[in-house]
Amino acid sequence: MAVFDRPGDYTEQVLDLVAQIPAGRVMTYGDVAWTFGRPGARAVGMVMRYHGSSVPWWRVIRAGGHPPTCHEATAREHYEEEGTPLLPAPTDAGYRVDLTAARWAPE
DNA sequence: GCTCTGACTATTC
DNA sequence: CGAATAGCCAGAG
Repeated sequence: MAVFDRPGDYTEQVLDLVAQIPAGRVMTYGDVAWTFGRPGARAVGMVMRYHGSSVPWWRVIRAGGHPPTCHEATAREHYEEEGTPLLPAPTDAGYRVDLTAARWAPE
């Protein structure tokens, strides 16, 4: 129902779900993909890359709480701005998302 | 319709 | 804990 481009139904579903993620919450690519009954985590990432400009892509992270590759710095600004629970980690970004508290799922 | 690529995940070393 | 490998799905050329 989104007015986005429609290269496929899968993309539409991903964009729609990501757009529903409330501020301060995050979901893993696997969770988002699995919501559609498809473990296409990579496909979800592709959707972000293609239409990420139209959705809060920073609310979609990798498993383990790691932010998107090559975008951890940008995502971090959004997390602090929205109050997303973060955890210090010895990663390149120097931080990690607290999935234990920030993990969100659709009703 | 086939092949390459990619903002992923899980397993193994 | 970190790096490397294999498996996965969907989109673009």
